[in-house]
Order: sequence, then C-alpha cells, then structure tokens
Amino acid sequence: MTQETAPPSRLEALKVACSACNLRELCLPVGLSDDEMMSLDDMVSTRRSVKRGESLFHAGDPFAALYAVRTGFFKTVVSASDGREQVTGFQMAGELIGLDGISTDRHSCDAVALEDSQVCMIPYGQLESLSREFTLLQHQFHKIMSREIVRDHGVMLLLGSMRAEERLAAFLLNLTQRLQARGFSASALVLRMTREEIGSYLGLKLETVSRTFSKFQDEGILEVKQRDIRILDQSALQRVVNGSSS
Amino acid sequence: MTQETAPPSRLEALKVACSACNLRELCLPVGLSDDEMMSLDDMVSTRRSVKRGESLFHAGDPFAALYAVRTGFFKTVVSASDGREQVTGFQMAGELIGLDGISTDRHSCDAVALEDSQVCMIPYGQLESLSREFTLLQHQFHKIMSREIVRDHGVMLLLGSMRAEERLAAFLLNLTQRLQARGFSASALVLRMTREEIGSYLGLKLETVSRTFSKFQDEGILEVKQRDIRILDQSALQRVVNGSSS
DNA sequence: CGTAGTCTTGAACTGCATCAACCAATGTGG
DNA sequence: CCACATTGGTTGATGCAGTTCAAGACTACG
Repeated sequence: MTQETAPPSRLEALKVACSACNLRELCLPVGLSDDEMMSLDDMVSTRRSVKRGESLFHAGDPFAALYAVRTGFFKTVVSASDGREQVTGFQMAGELIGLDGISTDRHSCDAVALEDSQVCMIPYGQLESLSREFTLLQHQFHKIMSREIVRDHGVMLLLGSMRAEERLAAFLLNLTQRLQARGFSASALVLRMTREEIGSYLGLKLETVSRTFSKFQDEGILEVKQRDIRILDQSALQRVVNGSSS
Repeated sequence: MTQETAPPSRLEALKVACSACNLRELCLPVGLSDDEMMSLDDMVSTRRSVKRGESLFHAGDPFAALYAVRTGFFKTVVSASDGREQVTGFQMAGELIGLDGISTDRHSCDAVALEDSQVCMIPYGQLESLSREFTLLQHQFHKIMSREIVRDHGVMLLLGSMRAEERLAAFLLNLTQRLQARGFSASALVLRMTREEIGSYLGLKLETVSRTFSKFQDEGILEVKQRDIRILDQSALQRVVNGSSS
C-alpha cells in the first residue's frame, strides 16, 4: 500500500540558517556558540516540503539524515508484519524525526505529514563529524536521543497502566504543554490528527476516543468542536491523569 | 518506599578489560580497533556488584555514568506520581542501562537487579570525550541509543495493539532470541522475573500472565514449571504473535 | 517445619471493543 | 449553486477479554 519509494516532495536548496531560525532554542542548536552555529548553518542547508498525507520516509528506506520539523505536524507509525499499525509519536516544530534509522541504517517507521509541512534536513554523517568537533552540539544531540527514550517510557506507562480517560487527559496536557513552549495558548488547540490516529497512539479505538471527548465535555472539562478543543478546567484534567479512579 | 540514596553495593577497583571480555561483541566495544579498545579499557575501570533486589540507581538520582551488565539480570521501572509502576525493560549481559539519565542529568527510572549481578561502570563524561576521538565508538554508541528507541517503539506496538497471548508470545520469543545470542538454548529458559513483573512490562495483570502460560501449556506450545520454561513449538509461538486471531 | 512469597485457578464483574446507524463537514462534478 | 460522494465524528446496543476478588497450592528459605 505504501510502495512508492520517492515521495513527491520538493527539495529546496534555499539557505536555511539555524542561526536565524526562531526555533533554535527548541531544536538541535540549543546553547551553541556563534562559531558552532555557523557550522550548523552549513550543514543544514536543505529544506524539504512535505504535503499533507505524504511521507517524509517509509519503514525500510535507507537512513541518511535526520529531519527537524520547521513548520507543520507529523506522525510516526510502526507496522507489524500482519498489518497492525501503531502511532509512536506526533512531532511539531523544532522536534527531530528519524532517530530510529541510526540503529540499522534503515528507517523502522513511516513519518507522515498531518498537514503541509517543511523540514530541515540534517545529513547524519555530517552531524556525527560536527559533533566530534563541538562538545556542546554532541551533548545536545545525545540529550535529544535520551529525551526520546524517556518520552517513550512515559508512553509505555500510559499504555501499560492507565485507563482511557487518563490516557486522553495525559495526551491533551502533553500537547498543550508543547504548544505552549512554542508560544501558543495553553487552553485552546486544534488537533492535527484524526480520532483514529489519537486512538492508535493511545492504544484505544476511535469510538472510545470520541466518547471520552464527549464525556469530558459533559463534565465541563473541555469544549469540543470537532478538532477544535478548548480546555475549560486544566486542573481537572490533571486530576484525571493522577488516577482519580483507583 | 525507595528512599535510600546510596545503594549498598560494592565498588571494585579491579581491572576489567573490555578487550578481554567475552561480551565485547554484544556490548559497547563492537568492532573497535586494538587502539580504541585500549582506551576503552582505561575508561571502564570500575565494576560494581548489585545484590538481588537492590537498585543500581533510583529515579531522581544524579546521572554520572552508564552501566553495562556483565553478569546477572536487571529490570528498569518508571513510576507515576500516584504510585503506579511500569517495567520498561529487562536487561541482560552486554546491555546498557542508564541512557535515560542523559536527557536531564538525573535518572528517570529505577534499575533493580533481579539476581545478584555485576555491572561495568562507564563514566559518561569520559564516554563523550572518547567518542569525540574515535568515530567507531561514537557511531556504536549512537546505534545503541537508536536501538533502544526502536525497541521502545516495538513495545508500544505490543502494548497498544496486541492481545494478551500475543504479548506473552512476543515476550518469550524476544527473550529467547537475546539468550540465544549469548550462547544459551533457544528452547529452554529460566525466567528471572515474577509473573507480576512480566505483567507490568506487558500491560497485564499477573493472573492473566499465569493463565496465558497455562493456556500455552495446555496447547502443547510450552512446558511451564514455575520459572522454568521449555518451548516445545517455537513456530506456534511465532504464529500467535502474528495475530492468529484477527 | 513453618511462614512468606509466588503461582495457579475459579467465579463474577467491567471497561473497552465491536458492530452498526446516523450526522456533519468538505469536496466534486454537472 | 446544488446533488451527491467521501471522509471523519458521534452515539447506542451488545459482547468479551482481561480485571478483580478470593481461595488454595507450591516452593524456598529461615
């Protein structure tokens, strides 16, 4: 079903300076010196546009680069041999995609744009050599990988021991937190993904996600209009996450 | 409940040469030259013993080093604020523990020995500087982190979309695979963890784990005697994993 | 040899899945 | 601009996989 090898996304040789990017404090360049930043600018010279629904890469593709989301929104999906799929994450501006590829030199998941998006290409070989030169860059890169591991462990906790309401509440709080770090409102958000994609990520069926949204709305915690969500009672959401049941 | 900060494990200044370790092809030193191996030997100079039930580190402890399992068996556990726990992994000889700590300079999980164990301490600062010097070591380290991310994504798939039997079958196949890579039998194994710990890892209750073991035994797939497991029909296990139901 | 930890098994319950119908929003071609 | 199709979302009714509660058995270890 996903057999086309060359995603029809445009490659742009435009200069994309990390040093001038407003995401630099959320992305790979955190805390770098001017000197280091200039070398980064040289390395991250390629931008790529990915239209909604298209893939940045597929599982099995050779791994050559990491991608930093510049604009837009992605999901990553792993598939079992029998076709079952699991959304393993949603990525927004400033977040890195493709770390899975390092282990076997091939990607192990699909990265799909949930809206028209742009990414900055970070050629992996160059990142390794540059991070041999710059201690801070090396350390920042390691932190990003480690953070992904910690995040994954949190998702395991969620999938392994939380109930539907707790999962959805945790998901919403996590989203708003990341959006807030990017200057968006803490209380209003537009979901970029379908109920089914949320369900896949949270280990629930789309009907359960929908019902839980409705329940939160009935309880006055949320206002839900399709993908427009308004959080009316953040602390109630927090209480739901902290096992209000058991 | 886990408040003691200094785990009562012995520190040993014994020389532990990676170059002479029979785990070197499974551990950090994969593929290093003699030169590089010698530098590793200098770095990994401390061994530590951890008795069964004791912790290598706790969540919240400052992060200073990674640990390579030399002998024995560990589990890593994350805890939610309300006390819920999730086993995020089981580590055996040659596997690295502590990667979670890099992201915030503090550990985010507990690492507990499931039997009397020994680990090699890898001071993290030294690992970073050494991997600036040796390309192969750097790449190997990155591969190990990436492999952990890929593994975690596999667990998410398991937790998010597999049924109890499929989870346990996948767990057993994964264990035997790793044991086989260490020269153990592919068909006989001794579980180092309780049903409850398996359940926590797989997002199931211990009773469900126990029942599923019994079911596999009734079906002639396994022979189960407490923690001694004999796999009678490996391909049947494989079939269970590949969604024999849906 | 007794006590605590672990494991097994049964019976009843429940949270979520499944199946299915319907509704709303968006897009398309005439 | 309207008829129609498509995709995504909501809601209800029913079923079941896995949980919960409970009792007993096995094992290990002082």
